[in-house]
Amino acid sequence: MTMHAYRTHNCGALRAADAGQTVRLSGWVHRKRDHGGVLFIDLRDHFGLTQIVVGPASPAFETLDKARLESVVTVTGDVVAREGGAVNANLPTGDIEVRAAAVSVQSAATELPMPVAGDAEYPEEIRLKYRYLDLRRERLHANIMLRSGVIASLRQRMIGQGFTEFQTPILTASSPEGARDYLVPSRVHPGKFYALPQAPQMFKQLLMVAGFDRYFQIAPCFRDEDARADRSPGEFYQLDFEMSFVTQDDVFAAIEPVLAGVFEEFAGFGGRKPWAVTKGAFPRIAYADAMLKYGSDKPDLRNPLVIQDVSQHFHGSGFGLFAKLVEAGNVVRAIPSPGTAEKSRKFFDDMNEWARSEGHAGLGYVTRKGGEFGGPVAKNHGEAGMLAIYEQLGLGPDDGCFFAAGKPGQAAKLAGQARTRVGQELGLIESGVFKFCWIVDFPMFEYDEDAKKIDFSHNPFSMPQGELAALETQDPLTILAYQYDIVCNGVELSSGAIRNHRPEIMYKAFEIAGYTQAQVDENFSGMINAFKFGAPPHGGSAPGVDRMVMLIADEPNLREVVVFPMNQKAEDLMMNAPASATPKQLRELHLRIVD
RNA sequence: GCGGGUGUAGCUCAGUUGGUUAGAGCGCCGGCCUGUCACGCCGGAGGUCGCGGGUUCAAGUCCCGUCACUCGCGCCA
Repeated sequence: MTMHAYRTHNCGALRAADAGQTVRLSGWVHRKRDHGGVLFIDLRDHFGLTQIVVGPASPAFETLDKARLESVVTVTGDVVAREGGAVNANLPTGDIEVRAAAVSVQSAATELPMPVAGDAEYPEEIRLKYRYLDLRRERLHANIMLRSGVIASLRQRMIGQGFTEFQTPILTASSPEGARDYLVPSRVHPGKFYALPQAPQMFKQLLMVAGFDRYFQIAPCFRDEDARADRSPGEFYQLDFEMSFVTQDDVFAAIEPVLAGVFEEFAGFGGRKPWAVTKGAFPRIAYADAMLKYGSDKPDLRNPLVIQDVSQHFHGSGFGLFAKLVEAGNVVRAIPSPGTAEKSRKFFDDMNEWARSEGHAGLGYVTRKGGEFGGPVAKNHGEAGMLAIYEQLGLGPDDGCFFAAGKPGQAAKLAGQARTRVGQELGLIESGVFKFCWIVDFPMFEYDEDAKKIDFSHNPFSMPQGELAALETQDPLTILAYQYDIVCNGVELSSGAIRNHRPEIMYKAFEIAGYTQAQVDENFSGMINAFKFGAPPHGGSAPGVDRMVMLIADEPNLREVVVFPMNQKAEDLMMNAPASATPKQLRELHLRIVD
């Protein structure tokens, strides 16, 4: 009987019952422990670690002794049961070891720029340049496997919900999202460019017009915008989906079990105690409520603190600053700071300092200990007034409170940031849980202060609530859209909408935002035309795959869940992209580099 | 484009008020070791203190500029 050239088992397979077999394993030299007379090697592959042991009498000794870490070797030998203290309970293969009788080096490794064994931190630059080494390491390897599992699960669940997967073009025209496009010059058409899709928005809507009923795609999206920790530069993936003949409720009902199901499936990732996932229908929070209660359109519901408006308390207040502000039409928002009786004055002053460093005018505060109020706001506003505020907030004798004052938008933003910070400082953020919610009822339009005109606040292709009648009769700034976001633990996973599939409503909506029918026809002729030949009411959304995996893996940065990520400046340090083009390429593309 | 943080050995970091020859752990190289599993022990190599300028008798340390990385703002479904 001849043996397989490389392996009879993988490095995670052998157990006590295999003792006595002659086996062949291939993998990377993970660690070496050299005892002079006896050499131990942890041999690693995708599946696990197996201890190889070799003594000086073995012909394999010298080769293994010389092999550098991360060299790839093939070892042939007998499986031997480990006795007593030699058993390693931390390793699935820890009951056995393989006595190497023969070894061959498949690929010798040179000195490494970063180690694979261990979990030491390494600089981003080195990790990205030697991504294939970083990917061998346990944590990243597991994250990437998780990503693959999440995507497979999403596909299966979407198909189970009656969705069909389609591929849409990568070389296409600019779509109506507002980001900068990546342009690809055309060789055949001098001076003309393709755009990489920011999202397959138009295509998926056209698939609904084409009658396919339910579309999805693990869709690559390209946006030439600067990166964030939770926003990859250049490219990212969305679970893009769209459904025909649906209301907003139908969209929610279709996607909630998919997301909750995937999060539940991987809730115990990495051997942790499984995280709890929102049960049943996700809570729905109106945009206006979210801005008031959480100061954000992506609230982290793990934080129990809720902001309240306390403006009316400060009309004619002895605290002149707030009195003047509210009388000028501004607002005061209160952020509870429960159980801070024993916190030093410094805690409150530091919060105020932080607010200033974030570019706000400041963060007011009230301290309270044993029912006694403290701080400048309380002193001037008076005890009776403070008691009224505390009654509204439901705060007790040992609870403090912060105040954010200003224009509604600014105050909400500051209050939201303060809510997050207070929650973190006081350790109030619940751990080990995924809390989903929908943000609904986004405004259709907003007033653009810079352009001094009304503009779409989000996607112009959303259906306004009240449809044509609302556009014709309502104050545009009060019109809501069937537009919604999915949020999990303060991370915006996606936005979506019931689309506006009726040309006359679209023309009217664009007219309000200052565009003529001719301009709409010129810019969006493909979709408008399609809607003139019978379009089903439809809607959908597009949850970000990278962000889902990041949440499930509990990683703070997208680079930990993307197999070959770019750095913050949208460079691929391993492939050296972007790179210069040759003069020949430029000539063919009719391009000249100007600066 | 703007702001914060970081930058000392291959890596992680220490380095006091500005003061002698800049240190430790890991890694690397050499030696020893027959039961380790983050093996252990001994020895060694390895430094433009990111770069440039300035202040000073003296700068890793203070000042100015600049670069790199990173986090955030702007931007961004």
